[in-house]
Amino acid sequence: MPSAHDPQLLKGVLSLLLLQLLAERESYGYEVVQRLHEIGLADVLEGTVYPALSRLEREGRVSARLVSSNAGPARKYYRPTPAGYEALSAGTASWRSLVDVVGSVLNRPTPAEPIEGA
Amino acid sequence: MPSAHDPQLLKGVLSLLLLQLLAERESYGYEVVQRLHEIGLADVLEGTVYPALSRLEREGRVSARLVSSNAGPARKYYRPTPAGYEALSAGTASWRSLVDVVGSVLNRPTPAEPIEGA
DNA sequence: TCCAACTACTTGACTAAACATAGTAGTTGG
DNA sequence: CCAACTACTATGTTTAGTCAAGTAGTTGGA
Repeated sequence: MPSAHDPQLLKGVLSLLLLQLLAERESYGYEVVQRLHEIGLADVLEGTVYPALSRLEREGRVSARLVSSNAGPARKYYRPTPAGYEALSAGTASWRSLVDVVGSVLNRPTPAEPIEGA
Repeated sequence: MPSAHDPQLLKGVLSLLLLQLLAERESYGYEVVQRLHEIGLADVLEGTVYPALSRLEREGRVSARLVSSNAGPARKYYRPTPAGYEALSAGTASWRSLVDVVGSVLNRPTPAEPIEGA
């Protein structure tokens, strides 16, 4: 089970995922965390997602509106701004180019690996 | 030209790339920077690579030896330790699983994109 | 001879972003 | 009335890439 991921690998990608999820459907923090868990990112914490959303709002990439809920405190619904959509497509492109580069390197054979059991 | 990358996206992946490059061939910092540039990571700086190599050494994932050069100051050659090889294969696996997850999300269509020119 | 350019590594301050934990509040149900 | 769930906020820590400066060794030209 490949659950426990390297936190560092998530850096930069998370904001991209958030923009994509919000582009698919307007959503609020608590729900976004659940959607990330469903996707396979089971150990992404609220303490990571809420600050990331605030950051995106501060940067003008998402806009927020408060909606009172009948099942708890008010929810803060986010959706991407035009700048957010631009950031999403630009970020997706640079993510894909990084994946290409890294993949091409990691797929190369490593000659003469040491004897592990020695 | 996909040069200027998001620095955050490199986090965590760089040490993986270094381990892979050193597994392919024993190398020293200055040369590793050049190899990264050839690969397509043109804007990875010396100030990023040298600390990363020191970190890997401190963590016991690479070992170093000084070799005097006839064309400049002594070079510090690095190569992975057994722990480094383990970190390389474990890291490669979690990288691939992240790529799968992120790719599957980013490839989903985003219905009703806003009018950009409005 | 000297100094500019290239090679090669080190160090320290700065910044971004994920993690961890605690705290505040509203709602529901026993 | 309080425990559990929902939902957001705030704060501090850690990791790691960036930037800038500095130290040295070598080579080659003015």
